[in-house]
Amino acid sequence: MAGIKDVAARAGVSISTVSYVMSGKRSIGEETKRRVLKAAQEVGYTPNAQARTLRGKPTKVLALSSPLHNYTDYSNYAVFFFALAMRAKRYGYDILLLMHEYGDQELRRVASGGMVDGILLLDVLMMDARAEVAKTLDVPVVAVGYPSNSDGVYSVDLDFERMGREAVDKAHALGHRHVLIIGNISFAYEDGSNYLIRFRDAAMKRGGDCGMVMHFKPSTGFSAADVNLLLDEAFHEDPDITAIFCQTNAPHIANLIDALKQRGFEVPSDISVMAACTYGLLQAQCRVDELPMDPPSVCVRAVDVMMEVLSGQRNDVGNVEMMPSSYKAYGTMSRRRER
Amino acid sequence: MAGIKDVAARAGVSISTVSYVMSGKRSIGEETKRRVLKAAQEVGYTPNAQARTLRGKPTKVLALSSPLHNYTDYSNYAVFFFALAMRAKRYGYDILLLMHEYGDQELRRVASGGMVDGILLLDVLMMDARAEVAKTLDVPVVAVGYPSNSDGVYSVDLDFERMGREAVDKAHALGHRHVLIIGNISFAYEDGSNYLIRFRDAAMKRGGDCGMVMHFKPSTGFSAADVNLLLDEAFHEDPDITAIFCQTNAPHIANLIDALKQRGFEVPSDISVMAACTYGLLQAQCRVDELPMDPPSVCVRAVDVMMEVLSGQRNDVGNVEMMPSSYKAYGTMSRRRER
DNA sequence: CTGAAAGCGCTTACAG
DNA sequence: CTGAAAGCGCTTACAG
Repeated sequence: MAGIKDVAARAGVSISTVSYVMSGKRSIGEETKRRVLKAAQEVGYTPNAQARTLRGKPTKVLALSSPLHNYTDYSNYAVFFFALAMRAKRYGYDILLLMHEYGDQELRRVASGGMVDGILLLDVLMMDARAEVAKTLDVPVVAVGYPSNSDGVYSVDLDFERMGREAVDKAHALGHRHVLIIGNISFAYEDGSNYLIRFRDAAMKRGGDCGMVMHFKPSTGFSAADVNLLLDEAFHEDPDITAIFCQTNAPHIANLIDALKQRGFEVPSDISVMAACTYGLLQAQCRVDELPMDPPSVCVRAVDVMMEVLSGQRNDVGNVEMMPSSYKAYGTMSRRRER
Repeated sequence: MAGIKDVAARAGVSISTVSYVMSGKRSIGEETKRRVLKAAQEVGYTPNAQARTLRGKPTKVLALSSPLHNYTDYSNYAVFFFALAMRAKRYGYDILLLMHEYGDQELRRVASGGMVDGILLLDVLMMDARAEVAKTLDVPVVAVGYPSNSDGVYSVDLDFERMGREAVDKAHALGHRHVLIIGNISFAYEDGSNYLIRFRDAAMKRGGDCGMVMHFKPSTGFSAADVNLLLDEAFHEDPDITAIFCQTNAPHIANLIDALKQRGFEVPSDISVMAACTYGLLQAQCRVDELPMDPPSVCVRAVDVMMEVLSGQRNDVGNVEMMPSSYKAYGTMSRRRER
């Protein structure tokens, strides 16, 4: 690893001259500049990043805190992941991956250790330990998601509560009065997974307010057997369910529609089905009415917010930015028919 | 950000004493040690990582070079990704994400810049520019995959050529003489995607050696329409095809089986189908005979190799380590029947 | 058992 | 237009 001294020696100048040539912060004689550039080229000089940050320069690295739970859906996850990384790269930032279930030590380590300029949070919980630690760190933290304890971070998220109300209003307008919300894996709610809970709670509340009968059942799994058991229970409790919201994924929803068919229910003539908080359904050939997540836009915005903070353009920690979701209609929601 | 000086001042000792307390490289008086630890605790001291590496300590960061192509399948990809990261974490290493199509500048930047201790390569091409750069870097490079120009890197991969021969031998033993290999997206072969090509070429060669008629058709897409067009072509060229190897993914294979059925071919009675170089089929409810990739084991081994190199246990750059793949039978390959 | 000092590779006032 | 020197926050010989 050639250092600045090697370049200086080879070019016959001082190291400060080399530094200034590289940074362009000083006007340098044409001939000198040429010699330095040539020497740097020849020895393959790359400034040592550690030394630069030790002198107060930014690291140009962002930490990406993405806890992996045993119920984490990799494929879904990767989309957020790559979207953030690609956007960060646009600004010249690299991503330092932080995987850890419930990790907050990690945040302190990389932030206090001076390894990163900022931290991005993924897979945010309602009460997120990381958002708590954020307050004590000297680097900005942007959460892709909206924790209840959001005052130490910048939050960027879809408005899942609004989506919950929108879904219910839609069903209500179509005449549905008994609605089942099929949740994701139950652990996710127990852990406090932010978006699932916000959507569910808002939907349940709105349904109640409109005098509807709302049911919520988290999934035990996504197989046909799991779906069947869940439907057995649900219809036993309330045979009048005519609309189902599903917070899961493409294979599960396919199984759901199969299971309904086996019971003699066609979608949407007998039962209306809507996916919510989902992503990538269409790619998986699953055409269902949907209030989808929009990972790319949310991620892009999150990185942009980070850049605004890092560049000093803003300083309003605790700010929450909600993005809209747009309803995709594929004809699986329809007016309730008497059975 | 509290530094070592703050701790020293608070504890009333010199900074070297603080350093030695933290590292445990010197015996320190009980009372002194206690005071230092207490002070460190109180000010929330985390040693600055940059300063440490400037003094010759390892960064404890590995770069993960994972080019994203427009045909990259995120979900498949993420599995490698996470497997590598999880394993690295076990050894106390963080992962610095490097996304870049055809990036080799990036490798030089992070390696020469002193940001990482080693580099992991994903999505390796037959002639991989990164493997070329590796020779000029002062950090070890481990490729998850086997480039032709493998002499500058450590390679860990499944033995895709062996898999190609195995697939053909299997078909041959079952009486098949006309075989179609349905490839992944054609760009991948044009780019030189290592594993797809090694499998295909080995299979084509073995088939020829055994006097079989081999066909290869890369995919233009994975939709039902794409599959149908491909089959039109293939059966037009050779109506006697009785076995198909498929280097694609679950939705595509489902479409393939549908398309065969529409033509009046049942699997496996009329046509045998095998997936090869695939992953995650079972999770996607796609039960097809398979010579699968095994991302977790390959990734674990790749990180282990990196650790062996970093710890000085080995120094045999250019080494290639092949791992076996095991055939999964689900009954979609059967003895050829006259039609 | 502990401290003063050199030095890692840079950047940037300070001087000329 | 260019150089000598201080200093970022550590680690570790060198001294006592």
